[in-house]
Amino acid sequence: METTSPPSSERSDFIREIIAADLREGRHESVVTRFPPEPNGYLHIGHAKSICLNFGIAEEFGGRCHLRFDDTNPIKEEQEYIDSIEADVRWLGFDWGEHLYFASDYFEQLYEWAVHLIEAGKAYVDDLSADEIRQHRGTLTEPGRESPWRDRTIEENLDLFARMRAGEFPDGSRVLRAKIDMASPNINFRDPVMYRILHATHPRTGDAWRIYPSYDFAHGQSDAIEHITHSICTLEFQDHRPLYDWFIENLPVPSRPRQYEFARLNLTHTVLSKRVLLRLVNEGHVRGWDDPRMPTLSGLRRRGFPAEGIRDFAAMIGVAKADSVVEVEMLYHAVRDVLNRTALRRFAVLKPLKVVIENYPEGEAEEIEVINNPEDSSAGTRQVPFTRELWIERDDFMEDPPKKFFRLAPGREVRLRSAYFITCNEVVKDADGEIVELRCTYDPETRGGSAPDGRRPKATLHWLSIAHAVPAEVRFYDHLFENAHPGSDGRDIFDDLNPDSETVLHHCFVEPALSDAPPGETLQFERLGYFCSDADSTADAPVFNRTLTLRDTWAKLQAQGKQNSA
RNA sequence: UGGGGCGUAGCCAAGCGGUAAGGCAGCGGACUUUGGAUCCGCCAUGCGUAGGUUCGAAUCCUACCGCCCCAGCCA
Repeated sequence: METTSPPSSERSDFIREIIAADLREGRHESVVTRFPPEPNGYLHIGHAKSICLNFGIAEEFGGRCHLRFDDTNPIKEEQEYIDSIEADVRWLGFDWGEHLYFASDYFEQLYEWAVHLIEAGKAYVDDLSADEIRQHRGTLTEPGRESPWRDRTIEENLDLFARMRAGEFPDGSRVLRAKIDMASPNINFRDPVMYRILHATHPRTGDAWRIYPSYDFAHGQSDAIEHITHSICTLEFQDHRPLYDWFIENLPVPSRPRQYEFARLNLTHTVLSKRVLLRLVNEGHVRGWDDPRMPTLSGLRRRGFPAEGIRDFAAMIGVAKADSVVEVEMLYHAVRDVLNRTALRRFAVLKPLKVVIENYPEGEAEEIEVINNPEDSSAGTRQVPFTRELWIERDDFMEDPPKKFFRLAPGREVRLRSAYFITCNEVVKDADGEIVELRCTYDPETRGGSAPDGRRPKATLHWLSIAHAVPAEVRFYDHLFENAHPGSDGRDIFDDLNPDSETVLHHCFVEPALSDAPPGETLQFERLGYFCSDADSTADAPVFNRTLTLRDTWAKLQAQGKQNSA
């Protein structure tokens, strides 16, 4: 099968250029990157961009990429998140081999390095409260003031820091700070906090520690310990780079990593803020982290998005330093592109309308051979039962059709895909005038879907034998957020939630082969879209999620009101 | 009125002094047993603005404008 994935050899961006130059000019012999999630939530499509970047670079340059959890804040972190993150990175298609690490693995080393800084007179224990520290920090335009505890003796600092570790002091009573420059225009240099006291149980170290290092004091050193060559992070850390370098330069670390920053992903109709995603889950706006409307990897997976589509998307959007908002349509395109090539075609009727073929013998049934994927002949064919009474899609019939409606109408002949041509002779209605049944005739000469005389109907419909159809529930998904830029112009982000992001249809039908469709495989319901079996399916009640619709030019014409124009 | 970044089409993004890639979206058309897919064509005399340097500027210089990030004991 042909693959249309973007050629990675041609892909380049400013980070890959830097790495290529570093290798070419001998600054490094090989490249080592890392993906460093904090286990305080589930991974989302924005993380996928970073994962594809870091693991992709390692693959392309023959290096390696570590998975390292940045687990320095036990208050927010949980084992559940660690497990889900590992599963999601694997699902996306990447492998860290033996290189699974945790910042918490380095707590002892980090502690020693903190002592090293104290001994060098470059760190001190501060007794100021969080509030007082904030007041001393100054503002963006005014320098800060030095803490009265800034000039304690090394001995006193050493003693206090050891007692902080021993758990002698309550949370918030003291911190260890780097002694740098309270007047620096870079606020990160105004004596940043290195350690805080937290009497919290850590998912990995349990109650071994009562003090925990801050991000700034842990990240760069963790990179150095692992011999990371290129530490790639998002733009908001640019201001931290001088501090990252300061710790590296003032500590006896085993290697000299460099930090590079790129713009994080933003998507229209989507929110990628961990804080908001957590609220969506906790406040019940969705059913969980893996709700098919969520931009989490687990949500996208449940929705039926293949990992390959997400990887292709990441390659498509590129990597740069300008803030940007990518239109979700680009993601949809990447996903459809993969699904079109790979998804097996099946028949399903979402809004059924009964068709009786008057000249087809009662009680007879035949097997119709149907192609599984016209894009992939190796996918083969399957048999679908055909009988006198069929379901077709309600939307495929109009009693009084506009000019551009090509489907079934009174007196009109259409093709039933892979089966026969049928002509509608009569419309049967109930007492309310509702169409309940179509009386049609078929042309036995057209078996397989083509006529000996070469006539060709303008439309081809999907269909299901009523006697064989399997009832199913189908869930339709739309943007979780109505507005392209949720929360923009000062609106509350939650006011932008789309009340119709999920709609459920209960009386749908699918072909017999789908009665036990395995979850995890996305199918195409011909002419309708891509769907996948949901985890909520049971033996007698299959449930399908609509992954995406097919491109639908008829729907577009209707929306534009052009269906009647010549 | 500090510091750090960024401005190329509706969106993403190449471009690295030699005359504006590519993709998404959109629009036209061909083909079609999915109104799908595929194929073909169109879509920036212009690169935030104004000056300057140069034979030549999106690329270099100057000034200005706009947007983003930083005042957690979050990451």
